[in-house]
Amino acid sequence: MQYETPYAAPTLTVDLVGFQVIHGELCVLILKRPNEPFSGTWALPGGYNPEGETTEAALQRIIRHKISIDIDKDFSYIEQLYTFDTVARDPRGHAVAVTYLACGRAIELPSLDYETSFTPIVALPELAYDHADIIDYAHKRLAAKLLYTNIAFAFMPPKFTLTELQSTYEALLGRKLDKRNFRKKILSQDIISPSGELRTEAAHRPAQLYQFDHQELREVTETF
Amino acid sequence: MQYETPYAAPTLTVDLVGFQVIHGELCVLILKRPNEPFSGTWALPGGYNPEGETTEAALQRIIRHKISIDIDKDFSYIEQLYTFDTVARDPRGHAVAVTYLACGRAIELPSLDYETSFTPIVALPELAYDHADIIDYAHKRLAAKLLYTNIAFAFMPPKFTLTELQSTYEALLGRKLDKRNFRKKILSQDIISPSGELRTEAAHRPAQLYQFDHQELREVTETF
DNA sequence: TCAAAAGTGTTCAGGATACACCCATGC
DNA sequence: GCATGGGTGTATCCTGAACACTTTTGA
Repeated sequence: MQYETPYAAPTLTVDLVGFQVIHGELCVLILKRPNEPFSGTWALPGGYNPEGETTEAALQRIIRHKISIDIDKDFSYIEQLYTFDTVARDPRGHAVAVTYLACGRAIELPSLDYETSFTPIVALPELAYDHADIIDYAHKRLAAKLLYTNIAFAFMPPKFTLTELQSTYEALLGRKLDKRNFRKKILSQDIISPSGELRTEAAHRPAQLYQFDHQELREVTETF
Repeated sequence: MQYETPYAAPTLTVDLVGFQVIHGELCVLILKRPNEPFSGTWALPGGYNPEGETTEAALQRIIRHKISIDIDKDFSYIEQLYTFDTVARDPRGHAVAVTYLACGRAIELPSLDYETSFTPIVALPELAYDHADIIDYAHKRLAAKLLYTNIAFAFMPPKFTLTELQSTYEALLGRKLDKRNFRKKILSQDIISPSGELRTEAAHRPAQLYQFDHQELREVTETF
C-alpha cells in the first residue's frame, strides 16, 4: 500500500498478567504506578515496546526493570493473552497493547521504591485502565486451560502431595472438588507420577509425593 | 520508563484469515501479491496499521481497498486470532502483525488487477511469510470453537437443512459425522430452530428448514 | 418403480458424580 | 488416645458411539 504521508506506527506496549497461588489463593502481580498517567493507582506491570525488540523481549526487559524479577527464571510458563486497541482506554492517545499471561510459584518480590504485590484476585484494589477486565479474561483462560492441559505444573513445586495439587486446582477454578474423584481423574490423565518419597513432617499419616512428568504445556484428552 | 532516544514503535500490520465453505470444502481468502516483497506469491491479505487507527478499522480499510469487499457486511463473524512478532519473518525488518479470523458465506470476490481467491485449505499453494502456519492455527481454533459455540451460524445461510449444516461441520472438522448422532446433538444444544418451511426443490423427500436462534457467538454447554 | 436424500431409536461402554470410612502419624 | 490430614471403592446416571431401515418426493 502507498501512503501520501510517511507511515507512522501506533505506540506499542506490552503488559503482564502474572499469576501465582499463595496460601490457597490465586494472586496476580500488580504495582502502584510511580508515574503519570494514573500515578498512585494500582495497575498491571507493562511498558513501551520499541522498534527492533520482540514483544516477549520487551516484556522481559520491562519486568526485570520495573519489578526486578526475571520472567524466564521466575515464571514457569508464559503465553500471549490478547492484543488490545487502547484508543479510548489510554489517555495518552492511540496505542496497541500486547498482553501476556504467566504462571509461577513461590516468587519473591524484591522491595522497591514503589509498591509491588501479588494480590488475591478476590481482593483487588481499583485498577488503572481496563486492567481489571484483562485480569478477568486471563483468569477465564487459565481456568479453561486447567481442564484440558497440564498447566498446573507451572504453579506447583517440583514435589507435591495430591492434596496440595487439588488445592491449586480449587484456587484456580474457584470451587471445591471431590477428593476421590479428583485423584481418579488426575491420575487417569497421566501427567504426574509418584516420586516414591513421602512427606512426613506433619502430625498425620505421611503423604506420597508426586511430580509432573513434563514441565512444558501438554494437552490431555481427559477433562474435569 | 525513560528512553535516551525518542521512542520509535515497530511497524504494525494487520492480516486476515477469511474462511467460507464452498461446495463442502473449507476455503480461505488469499491473494497473489502485486508488490514486493514476495511479489507474485500467494499470501493472506493484510497491510499497515498507522497511528490513530484501531487494528479492526485498519483491517476493514485494507480489505475494502485490496479485495473490494466489506468485512462487516460480507463476513458474519470476526475475532482476533493472534499477534505475531515478525523479526525473522519479514524481510523488511521488525514488525508486529495482529491477525484476525473471519467467517462468512456466499462471498463473491470482485475481479481485480491481481488474483484473489477462496482456496480450499487442502489445496493451498505455497504461501509467503509463515502464512501457511497462521492458517493452520486459525483452522485449529475454528474447529475447537465449533465444538463449544454456535459459530457455525457464520457459515450458514438464513435457512438450511440439517444435512447442509452437518456438511458444514464436516468441512470444518475434516471428518465425517454420524447423521443420527449429529441430529440428536445439535438439537440438544438449543441453538437452532425449525422454521416450519420445507425445501421441496429436489427429487426426494422434502427437508425441514432450520435457522440459527442467534447471529452472535454463544457458548453451549453440550459438545461433540 | 426407481433413485435420492430425509428422517428416526436402541444398545452398549465409558466417564462423571455422589458419597463415608479406615489409616498412619505426631503430639 | 486423639487430632489431623492421607488414602480408598461402589452405585448411579448420563453422554458418546455404533449401527439400518422406512418415508417421501420428482423424474
